[in-house]
Amino acid sequence: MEKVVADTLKRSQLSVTDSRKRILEFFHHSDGALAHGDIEKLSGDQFDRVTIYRTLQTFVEKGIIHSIPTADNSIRYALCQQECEAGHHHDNHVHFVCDSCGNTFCLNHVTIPPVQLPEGFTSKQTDVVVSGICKKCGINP
Amino acid sequence: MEKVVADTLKRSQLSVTDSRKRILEFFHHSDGALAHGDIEKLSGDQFDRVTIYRTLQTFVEKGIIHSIPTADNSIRYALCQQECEAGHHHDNHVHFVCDSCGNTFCLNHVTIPPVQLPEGFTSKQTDVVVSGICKKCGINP
DNA sequence: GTAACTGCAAAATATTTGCATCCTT
DNA sequence: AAGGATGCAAATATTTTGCAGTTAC
Repeated sequence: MEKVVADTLKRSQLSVTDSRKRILEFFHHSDGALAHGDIEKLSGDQFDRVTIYRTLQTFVEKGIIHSIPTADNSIRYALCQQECEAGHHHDNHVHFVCDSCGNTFCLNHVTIPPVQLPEGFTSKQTDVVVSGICKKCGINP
Repeated sequence: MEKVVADTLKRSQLSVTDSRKRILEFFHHSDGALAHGDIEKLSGDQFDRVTIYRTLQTFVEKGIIHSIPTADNSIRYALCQQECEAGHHHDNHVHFVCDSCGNTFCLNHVTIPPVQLPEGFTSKQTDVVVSGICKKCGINP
């Protein structure tokens, strides 16, 4: 894991620092998406709030993570698939937000159905966010 | 217009006040979704920041407007269709965010395609946000 | 050694809450 | 008249910025 994480950072031409490694590991270990606050808790105040902001921003710019649209104001992030280049994120999977446990997941194997836009509109990216009850909460409500 | 707006408020059992009427009119006159900041600008500081927060929150609770998920942290709101009941918002149209002008539109006539979820997941609502270039910006870039 | 990254302090912004006053019903 | 809504002040929370010290390469 240590190595995978370091490689990802190197591939994006980022210095391999402690906080970046730790934060990236959180994403690898998490089964869902993470918000800024989640990372703060996970880190146990090991590094500065500001470092988390800057690290997340850097990761998004480099295409390592992507932000997930949510109807409430919480911004959540999840790992990108391999194909994302810096600044050109193409995310074609569905996001699922569980109303019960609040977790957000990337459903990597559910592809986005095509959307028929009105005349004159051009589509660059389509985000689909499904909310409901996730597998875990369906079993233990 | 005056009357339509007042009726909407009455139907939701809300007192018909000045700020509520004004804010609701903004939504009727706008061709896109509005963020808190947009309303502040439109009102020309006529009413308090706090009133806008509270009014928007009330409108969402009553099902008059709905919030639109966005990948950045800006929360935008748009008018609901008639069928929305308080607390039980069912929004089955596509949202479009223009990368050029930044406007957000409800594409009321584009229906959401069905999404095939993995075993064990239950869907309650599906939001689709398409980003790209809108009709207006496609003509005058 | 140098450029990049982090932590701290502080500023700028955004959001929430309590309470007194005013307005709608 | 009574209950709800607004405005103001202030408390909280969130995000950004500048700069000095530290670390990766």
